[in-house]
Amino acid sequence: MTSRPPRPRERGIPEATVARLPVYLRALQALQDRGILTVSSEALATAAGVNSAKLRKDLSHLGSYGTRGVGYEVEYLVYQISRELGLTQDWSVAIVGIGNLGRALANYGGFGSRGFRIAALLDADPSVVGRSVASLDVRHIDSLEEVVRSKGVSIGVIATPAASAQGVASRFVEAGVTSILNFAPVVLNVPDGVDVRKVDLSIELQILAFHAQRRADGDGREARRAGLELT
Amino acid sequence: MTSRPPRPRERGIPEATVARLPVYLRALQALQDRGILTVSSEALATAAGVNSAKLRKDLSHLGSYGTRGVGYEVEYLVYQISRELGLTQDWSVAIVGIGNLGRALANYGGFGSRGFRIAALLDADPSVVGRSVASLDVRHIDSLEEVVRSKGVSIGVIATPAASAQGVASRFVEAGVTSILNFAPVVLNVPDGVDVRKVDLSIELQILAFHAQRRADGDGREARRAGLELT
DNA sequence: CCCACTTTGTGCGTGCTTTCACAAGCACGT
DNA sequence: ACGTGCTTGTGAAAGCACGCACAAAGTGGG
Repeated sequence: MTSRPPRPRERGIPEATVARLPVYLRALQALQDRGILTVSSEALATAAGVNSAKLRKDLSHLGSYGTRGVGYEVEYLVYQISRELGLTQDWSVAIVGIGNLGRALANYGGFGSRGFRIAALLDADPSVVGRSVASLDVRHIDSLEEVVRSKGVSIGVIATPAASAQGVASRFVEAGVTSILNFAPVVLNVPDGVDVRKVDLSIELQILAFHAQRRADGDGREARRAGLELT
Repeated sequence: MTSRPPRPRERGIPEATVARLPVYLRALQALQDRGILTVSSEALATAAGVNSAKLRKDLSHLGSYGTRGVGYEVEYLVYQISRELGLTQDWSVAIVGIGNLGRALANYGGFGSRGFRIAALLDADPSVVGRSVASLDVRHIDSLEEVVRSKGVSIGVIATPAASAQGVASRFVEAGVTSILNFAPVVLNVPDGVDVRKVDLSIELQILAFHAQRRADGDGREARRAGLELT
């Protein structure tokens, strides 16, 4: 219980920081497109929608890439963040489930420029298989294992209906894929060592609804509460 | 459970808890569909993919809705969470940007059953305007203000290209919408009091890439590091 | 009625995140 | 060479979140 050294003191970068690095990266690339060479933590923080102290602490986890009195060199920082995120190498992605969402993902331009190469599109529906989407032929789900092997797929994206998601996930895992991005509204069951991230469209809406309701409640209740409750 | 005890329900549910309530809700509804009437925190936690102590603590923020020695009544809990999230009332949603993603959202069945009604689809592209998507006519973006007013839209969803997103957001805000779900890869600038949530497809991929790289690095570097570095 | 058993609700220690506030570092003008 | 003005990098403090472990509360059998 007391001795837990097997925890290989990870590469020190906090999870919360990792989640923000892509945001910084995007803001930096926007600056780069505008020909800006140098940026202060204050300006970059504003562009990324965060507090400047947080930004500086986040960047400090990568090393000291700023110049006091000046700021950060945009190009250099872009490179450092890209490298840290692993975007300087190529990632081969397979998308399963070529419905509207799958097509949206396949056509999303932001991937190619960031080290992600869409290697294959897979679907179970015979009326979709064989069609061409985003310059790729949609292949039948049965060839998943073969595709993973031959294309060296390292990231699997699941955009299927909920009922099929677990099956697809298991096949990905079986085929050796250890990173999965899941858009289906189910909790996937995978062995240790497999990294699953979930994006859920309706959960976000529900969170919005919660806050909206709370705002509405407060507005209407403030006056009444003042008169009826003592706190 | 026979009578209605006074709920000591406070305002002040932690944000982390709010984010998980929709997950619990979904798991509960799955149980309900299977005809299960009662569930323990342990079983529900497993279904939702969380720790049971965390689940109990989360639920305790809503009040005491469980029975010791037994568990939680599924139907009652569904109702309580729904109410807390504001899903017992109707939310009118407008989606702007009817590309693949917009269509995926419009066709996503999970909304209607959870208090969200898609009231309008809007786009700027003349070749899309007028077409019918998910039993709704796509209207021109110019009618945004009119639609928000006449349909009582309270939640705006932005699924446009990045370049158009800020403009749409501003128009939503101007029209009185205070909840926005943004799928465009930009940081939106909105006044205080407006709640923006962001879903970013490529950020999630980048986070996956980071972890994948770290796993790969560690595997190959462990031995070398022991010999070459002192830390 | 009592006892054995189950499961909730929560106090508490621990570790992660955020924010503040400021010394240290660098550029530039004089 | 030196002072002035900015901006970074980081201790330290405060705030959250997580999960353990257990008392309290309920069920059911005898």
